[in-house]
Parts: sequence; structure tokens; C-alpha cells
Amino acid sequence: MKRTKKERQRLLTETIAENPFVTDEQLASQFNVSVQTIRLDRMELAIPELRERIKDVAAKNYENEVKSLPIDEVIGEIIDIELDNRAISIFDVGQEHVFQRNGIARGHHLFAQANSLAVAVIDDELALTVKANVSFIRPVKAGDRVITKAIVRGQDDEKNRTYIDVVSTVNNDKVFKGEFEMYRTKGSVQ
Amino acid sequence: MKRTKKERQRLLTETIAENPFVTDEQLASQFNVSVQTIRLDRMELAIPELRERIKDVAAKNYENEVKSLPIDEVIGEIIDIELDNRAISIFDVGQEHVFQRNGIARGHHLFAQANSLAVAVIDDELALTVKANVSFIRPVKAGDRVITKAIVRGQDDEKNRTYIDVVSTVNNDKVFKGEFEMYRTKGSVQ
DNA sequence: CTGGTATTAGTACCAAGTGCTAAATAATTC
DNA sequence: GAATTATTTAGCACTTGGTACTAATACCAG
Repeated sequence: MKRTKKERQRLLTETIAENPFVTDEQLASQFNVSVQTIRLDRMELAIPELRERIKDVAAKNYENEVKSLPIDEVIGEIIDIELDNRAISIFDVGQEHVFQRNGIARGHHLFAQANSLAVAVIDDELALTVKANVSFIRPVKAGDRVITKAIVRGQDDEKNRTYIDVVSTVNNDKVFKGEFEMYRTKGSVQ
Repeated sequence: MKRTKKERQRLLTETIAENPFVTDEQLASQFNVSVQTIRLDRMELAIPELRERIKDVAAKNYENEVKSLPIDEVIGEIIDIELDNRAISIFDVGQEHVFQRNGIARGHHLFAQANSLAVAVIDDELALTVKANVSFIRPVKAGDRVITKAIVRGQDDEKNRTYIDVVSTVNNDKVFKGEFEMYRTKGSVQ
């Protein structure tokens, strides 16, 4: 009565996509066919059984939970530093740093690496970011190794400011740049 | 050999919390006891069986599935959102977010909250930060509750750009502001 | 030695399936 | 209309990861 097999399978796919928690038995009564028919349909459509579907949903969720890790301390590993002059850090982008939808790194991680480096390069007890002007030039993907260089451009001792340029590259392609205005407690006199 | 029942149960609880996908059998061999002992332990501790645990995780995920993007990817908790218009999130600053030297929040956390909110407010599959112009107006300390508002200011459908103003406050004092230029795949037409 | 706690073993049963065979019921084609 | 093919249904054995329950064994303390 429900019409063709094709139509039923279309609806089946839809129904399961909408609510993965439905059993074959429920589906059978919904479509007025036997449980076996539903099973055959699932076979043909390569739809896994209830438990597998649930497990998939759960696993996806679980990954997300693990992923929401806090950004802590310094982002990226500082490999070279000359205080009040320049610094370089590397940061390996992992799965946990990207949008799972498209695999592109979330901007704030790149910002965090740049900001951390700007703080680190200043030879002072206290260094705070006052302003930042940043551009995300190209998307960065999981697996990319981001190399970030910070260069101290100038200093305003009266206002206790230090100006820093930061550039990040992946395989020599510029992916991010920023200008940071930093506050520091004292001048850079050693 | 494994020590007391209490100790085992403590570890059991921990293990399952860490990885809800573990079966009684795996647990039994891990703790060098019989499967029955594990079952008894779960009874006493009122820990549901594997499938129920998985279902719980899946159900949690499923309910939380809001329209635009998974909430987990956002720094700070979104408490109000009107897609393509405005959004508000709160972020409680903890010890893990500050320089231990002076208790001041690291800039990139504030940036992350603002950036996340700017991404979230855009009603699109793909939203990426292109540029950001940010000011850190006043230091934020551990314990502060940062309330961040994002307002969509404009749109350039030809260049696929959306412009967003973001302001963060603590106790009504402005602590951060930023202008974000975002890229999106399509215009905001429904 | 007697108790009480802890552990292990074993059986029957369940949900929600898979895998397989066989039969019954359409639908299509010659 | 008969033959052929597609679709649907039935039935049975088996699988996982359990629950529920009973019974036996081990161990440690008083």
C-alpha cells in the first residue's frame, strides 16, 4: 500500500537520518512492512544497525568534548629568541585546533601563537597586549606546521609601549600577519 | 594483588568516566578480576551498562545539536543569539587563563571568546576570520565574568564579507573591543 | 570454628541485531 | 495464461553485551 520499494527506501533513509535512535521494529510498523524487509532495505542502503548508529553519534560527541580543550600558557614552541628584538616559534596544528566541518584552523589559535610570541619577546616582568591588528591571509589546515616570527619594530618609552610585527607562514606561504601594540612596565633598558 | 575493593571501584569509576566505551570484559582483564566482579561493582556504584552509557553520550549530543554550529567549538558560553544580527556569550576567567605572575588574563583568551562569537553569529556553513582589529582596554583578572556582545554591522555580498563589532565587559566596564572582518561562503539571504 | 565479606562460576534470559535458507506473493515479460 | 523475475515474509541459528539469579568458594576476623 505504501508504494514502491524505492520510495520506501527514500523515506527510510530520511527517517533514520532524522532520528538515528529508531529500531527496525519501529520502522517496520511505521512502513507497514515486516522487520525483514527493513533489514533488507538497510543492507541495500548500507545503513548500519541501531547500536552502531548510536555509537557513531556518541563517538562524534565524545571527540568534540575532548576537543574543547583550553588554550593555556604559551601556544607554540619558541625555538629562537632575542629579547626585545625578535623571536620564532613553531606550532603544529592538530585535529583539536580545527573546525571539524572543514578542517580549517580556528583563528584564535593562530592569534594565540602570535600573541604569546609577542609577549615572550618583550624582556619585562609585565607585558600586556593593548591593541592588535591581524589578518588571516590563508586558511591553515590540520597537519600544517606554522612558523611564526615576531620582530620588535619600535618603542615609545613615554607611553610604555612596544610595537611588534608578527608574520606566520606554512611552507613559506604567509598565512597570518599582525601588528601588536604592547604595554610594558618599564623601558627596554637592560 | 590489586588491592582493596574500594580502590578498584574508585579506579573503575574513573576509567569509565574517562572512556565510557569500555566493556565489562575489558575492565575485568584490566583489573585482573572476573567479569562478574565488575558487574557487581557497577551495581554498587550504579554505573549503567555499556550500551546505556553510549546512548547517554549520544543523546546528550543529539539534544545539543543547535542550528548553526556545534556549541563546543565556542570559547565562552553563548547565552543569546540571533543569527546574522547579534549574539552574547559569557566567559568565566579562571586561574588557567591568567599569567601566574600578575593574575591578568592572557589576551588570546579574550580574543578567542570574541572570535568564537563572531564565527557563531554568522548563519553560514563556513565562516572564517579575515581581519581583526582589537583593543585590550583594561586588564581582566581571574574570577572575572566577561560578557561579550557581537553585533553584525554590515555586509558586502560581492566580497562575501560580514563586518562585526564585538565588545566585552566586566561589571559593565569595557575591557575589550574589536572589529572583525569575516569571510562567509554565501550571503545572508535565506 | 563460625560468620561475614568478597569473589567467581554457571545458568537462563533479553534486545537488537546478522546471516542464511526457503517459501509465499507480486509484477513483468514472453 | 504461463514463465520468469523481483519483492516480501518467515524461521532458525548465532552474536554482543549485557541482566537476574543461584550456588559455590576463598579469605579474613573474632
